[in-house]
Amino acid sequence: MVVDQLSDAELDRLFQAFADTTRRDIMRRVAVGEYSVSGLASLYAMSFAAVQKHVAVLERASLVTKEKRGREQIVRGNHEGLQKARRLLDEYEAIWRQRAGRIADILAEE
Amino acid sequence: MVVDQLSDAELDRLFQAFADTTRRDIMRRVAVGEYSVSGLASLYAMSFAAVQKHVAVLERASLVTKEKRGREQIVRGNHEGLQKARRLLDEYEAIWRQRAGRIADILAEE
DNA sequence: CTGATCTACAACCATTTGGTTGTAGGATAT
DNA sequence: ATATCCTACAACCAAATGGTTGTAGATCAG
Repeated sequence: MVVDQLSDAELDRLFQAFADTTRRDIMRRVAVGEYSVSGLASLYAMSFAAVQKHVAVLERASLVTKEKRGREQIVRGNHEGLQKARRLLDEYEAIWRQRAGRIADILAEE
Repeated sequence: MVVDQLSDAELDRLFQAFADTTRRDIMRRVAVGEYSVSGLASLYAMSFAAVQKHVAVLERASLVTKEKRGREQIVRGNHEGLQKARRLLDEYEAIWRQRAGRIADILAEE
């Protein structure tokens, strides 16, 4: 059963967000601890604005949320987003296994 | 334990490949049955060349293989590629649960 | 042999992407 | 009050993306 239906555009954004090394690294970081945008920016050899854009991409993909705290913006991982991506790949995996099962049946018939 | 190490570039290609509705649809199709490139092309409202490019993207991402049969090129899903993507998301999931565990520990201490 | 089919690939185009610098505004510390 | 820090956002640029059309090489059917 499909629990929640994601639109094509949402899935596009989700996987697009994962398709960049810096963004995957940010995901790993914010899964473990709390980071401000500038805190994240200090970790990479690129401008603050570039990191800011990466965070924005993750945010639009619902993989991350931002919360203002004083003058900082705290970035937090959003578990739901990650689960949605995982669920889709699980679906594909299931389709695959289903076929593998059918092939086994066909071989058994012969 | 990490079974096989994927380079950043490989992961970029993997997720990039999933970040398109047409390509995800192709993946679903070839997971179930056999399709030639032109067979796939007939399914979508775009040129043959466009579909050919999509298949090429999937191929470079190791999500699909092509095999020449007569004048046709048969496209087949590659289970390994799919598993690699899934495995990465599982890793993230694990990192997440680990943190959830730590938080539970911290709460238990208080 | 001829014609139709399937594929590959180049050239082109508009849009998006990933990066930059620069400007401006709100929050903090001294 | 002033200087500093963090953020937002615009403008710009080069490269990649997703699409097109056109050309040409194999393979198959009649």
